[in-house]
Amino acid sequence: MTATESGSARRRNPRGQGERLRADIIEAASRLLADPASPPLTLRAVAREVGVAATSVYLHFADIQSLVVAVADRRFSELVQMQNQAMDSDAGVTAAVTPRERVLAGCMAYCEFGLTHPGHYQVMFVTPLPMMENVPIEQTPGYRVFQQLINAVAATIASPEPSPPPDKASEAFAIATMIWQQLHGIVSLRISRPRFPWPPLPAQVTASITRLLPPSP
Amino acid sequence: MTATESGSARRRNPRGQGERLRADIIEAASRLLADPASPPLTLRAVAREVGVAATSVYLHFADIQSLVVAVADRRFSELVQMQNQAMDSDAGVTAAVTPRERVLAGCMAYCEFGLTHPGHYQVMFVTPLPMMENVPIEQTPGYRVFQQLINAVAATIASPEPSPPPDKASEAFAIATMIWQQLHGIVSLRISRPRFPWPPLPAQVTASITRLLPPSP
DNA sequence: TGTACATCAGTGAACGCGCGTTCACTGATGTAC
DNA sequence: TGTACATCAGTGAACGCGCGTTCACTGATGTAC
Repeated sequence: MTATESGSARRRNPRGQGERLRADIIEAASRLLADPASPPLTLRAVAREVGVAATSVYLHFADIQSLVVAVADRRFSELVQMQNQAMDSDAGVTAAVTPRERVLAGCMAYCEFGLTHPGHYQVMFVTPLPMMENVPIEQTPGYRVFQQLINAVAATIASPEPSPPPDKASEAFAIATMIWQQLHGIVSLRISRPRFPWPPLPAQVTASITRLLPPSP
Repeated sequence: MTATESGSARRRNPRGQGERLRADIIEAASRLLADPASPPLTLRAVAREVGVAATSVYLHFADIQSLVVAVADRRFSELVQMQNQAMDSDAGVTAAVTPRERVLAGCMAYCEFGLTHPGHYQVMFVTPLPMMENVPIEQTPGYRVFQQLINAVAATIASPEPSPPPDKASEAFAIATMIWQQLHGIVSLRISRPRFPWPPLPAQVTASITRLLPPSP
């Protein structure tokens, strides 16, 4: 009943280390949310997974909503980091060199992340998060991912001298939006309709995103 | 408690008309599923909405799963019909004439359907439907929608004499897949992230689908 | 024409379960004097 | 050095609720004779 993945019952944290339960709760919730077909997360299920009394969750989270947001926040940081890593020339050996290659690398990273963590992807991009309703959308963790995409796309737009920057910015936004929609379609349909005969991922990402980017010079 | 949308309590159906409760249950479930943020459908909530005892649902449905499938089936027929109507030249006054225009009209119909019935769209394309697992995917109601798209896309592919039909079929499939992903991204992101500054729908559908179709001759 | 019976279209009480939430409590560890 | 007290990190029983599912029942309507 109180078995965690390590099989042992939980020990009370030493004095001053009470915050460690918080981290354990987030990890447990993260484990339970990993499966996209998992039943709705409940407070008692989380407590069971941690190996702790149900009431103990209240010591760190007012409700499950804020716990889910905490899980999503962690994963958003991870996604931003993975996207950066995939795009940054100085990070890897097989580095992307042209702006178009950088966009494609970022897109592949996005899809791979989503398909590796399907349950968390749903929480990040599908589940309504009412807590975020008061936050300006630009400060939303999901928008940071999108902003990276806009920047990468902007670099692929050839700007002849007469074209003023504002036009370039709005074109980058429009193209990035179409690309995000394509990526979300790729990831979420593969998650929810796994029996469809999907083509191999890299070929599909390359083919579709290439068509959405501005024509190469 | 037993109030339905008409405000009156339900009357028992006359003899031989027992099947009418079945239709009423499907409609009630449909109403409850219309909101994409609605809580998970329960048998008792459906019964309450119909104005009937909880046990009466069992007279027509073994479980909620099959009830949800019944709702989805109805909506799939509707979507297929609307798509046809939008694409068929002989159906409307402002008929699409070229193959590309027919594809675009079908895509717009798909998006409008999804955004008009966001809750049902989720049931059709996002929710896992374990009951469908034994059905070959080509006989799935969702595949009929996709098949229509393949056909419309095939008509846009210029086929010079040397190009054999099999190549054309696989190209149509590949392009239709990319288009479906784009449409699903457009619809599902607008549903789940309504605060994002989405561009107007028609412009977005036209811009993105045009890029994904084969270049016009 | 009357009446016993069968069928149909549901009902209503009851069950055990998991859930969120509350409340007072526990027991180890540090700290003041 | 001892001891009273405060704080920390949780616990455990209890509550009321909505849920799926079961079971025997009801009451109107048709049908056989």
